[in-house]
Amino acid sequence: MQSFTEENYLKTIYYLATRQEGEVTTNALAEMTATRAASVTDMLRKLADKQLIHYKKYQGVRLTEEGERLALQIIRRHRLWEVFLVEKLGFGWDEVHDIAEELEHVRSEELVTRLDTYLGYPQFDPHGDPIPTPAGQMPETGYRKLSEAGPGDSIRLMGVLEHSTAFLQHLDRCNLTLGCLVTIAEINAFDKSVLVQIESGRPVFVSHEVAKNLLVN
Amino acid sequence: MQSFTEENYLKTIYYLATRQEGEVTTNALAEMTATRAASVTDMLRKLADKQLIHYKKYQGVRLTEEGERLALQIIRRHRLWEVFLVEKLGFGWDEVHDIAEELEHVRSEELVTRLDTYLGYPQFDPHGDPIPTPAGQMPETGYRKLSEAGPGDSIRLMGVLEHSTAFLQHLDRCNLTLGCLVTIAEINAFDKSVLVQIESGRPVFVSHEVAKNLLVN
DNA sequence: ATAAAAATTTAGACTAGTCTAAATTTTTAG
DNA sequence: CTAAAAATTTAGACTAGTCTAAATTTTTAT
Ligand SMILES: [Mn+2]
Ligand SMILES: [Mn+2]
Ligand SMILES: [Mn+2]
Ligand SMILES: [Mn+2]
Repeated sequence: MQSFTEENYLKTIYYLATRQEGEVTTNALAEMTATRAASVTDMLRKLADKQLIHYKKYQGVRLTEEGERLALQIIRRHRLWEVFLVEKLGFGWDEVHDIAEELEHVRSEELVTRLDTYLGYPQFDPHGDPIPTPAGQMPETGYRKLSEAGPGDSIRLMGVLEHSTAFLQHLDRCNLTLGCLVTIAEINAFDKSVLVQIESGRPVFVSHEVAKNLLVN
Repeated sequence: MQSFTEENYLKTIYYLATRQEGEVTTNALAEMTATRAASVTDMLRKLADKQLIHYKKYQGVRLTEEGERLALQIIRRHRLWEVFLVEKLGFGWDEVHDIAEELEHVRSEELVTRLDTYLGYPQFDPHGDPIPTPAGQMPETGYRKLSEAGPGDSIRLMGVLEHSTAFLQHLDRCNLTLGCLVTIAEINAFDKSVLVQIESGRPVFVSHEVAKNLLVN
């Protein structure tokens, strides 16, 4: 059985591992978990003792199969709760992350199973992130970033890479909703900002910074 | 902001205070929280420092107004989650306590408000316990124990005093459901066991031990 | 009223998780 | 290829919550 803290480390290691090649570093973990490198080292020794990570001093860290299984289980819970909060309780997609951050640690297999059923076996959370299967598989999406699309491309907005309230509210103000169909009207040669035509609405400017955090198709 | 542990102590103090006159004792708290008296003493000093309890060494303990407000808030969350688990997710009333024990600590005013709305502002939890108001009032019920009723009394089963899985499953097997109307057919003079006639069913024997834990009317 | 029993608190220790400061190892740059 | 810089680990300390054993206070029963 893992503590909240251990669960959060596992989740963070998983997250960082998907964002870069090779092992996850102590400093990266310290930054993400808002702790100091020394504290991370202590925790890494503990997780290694429990066989949840592969860890050699100074060499970075990688989840074991069991560690990954646990990480995906926590991510599954997090995303299912986010669906519940948005679909059933009517929260905005910009309000649910912190609450799900707590709910994900409630330990009951049966609860997750029933919640999944109750929600109708959703495939994606409110931010377009895929929900790991009960068996512990992370579904592949094949999405690319809006910033990688070209002029004339007709694409569908499928997810976000950034989950901050500020970013999500910005999208709301631009009428950029998940699922909406857009066409790339123009890409500014100087700042790479994108002019997109939303299916049933007026054109919207999207900065390169924003476009890098939007997943399409 | 309180820790899980502090919240659990407050809840336990509230619970014990309603069950007996006068101050709550260190030993009673140790037994309920499954810790040792020495640990309780440490926590009492901390809660007193935070002005959540009135505490004089060796003299037992009583919640302050703020302490009671917090205790009722936690009880409110616990009971609302129990309603959710039974009404929405289809859990049995004997399965929800431990899960609610975790969910009650999720900290979000907004979450509780929306959950309450979603559930249709329930007045009672699955065990017949009244749900404290958002303002922090514990509704009075005026129920009495089945063991205090007399022969011929026609009463309605309204709640339970014991929440263990074993007890609740026993009631299920006897077809004693919350809300059902029963008539007291006979009280055994020797062991005080009660023979009750359920509205639309056959008569059931209820031991005195069980009758003491059933709330009626 | 006093001595024994019971309840409670204090003293000292332990674990989980964190920190700062210092030491060590790895990486990078010249 | 080495020396400085960066990353990481170790050492030692702190807090929250817990424990056992010993000391103290309160209660109970002669
Ligand atoms: Mn999230
Ligand atoms: Mn999400
Ligand atoms: Mn309960
Ligand atoms: Mn209940």
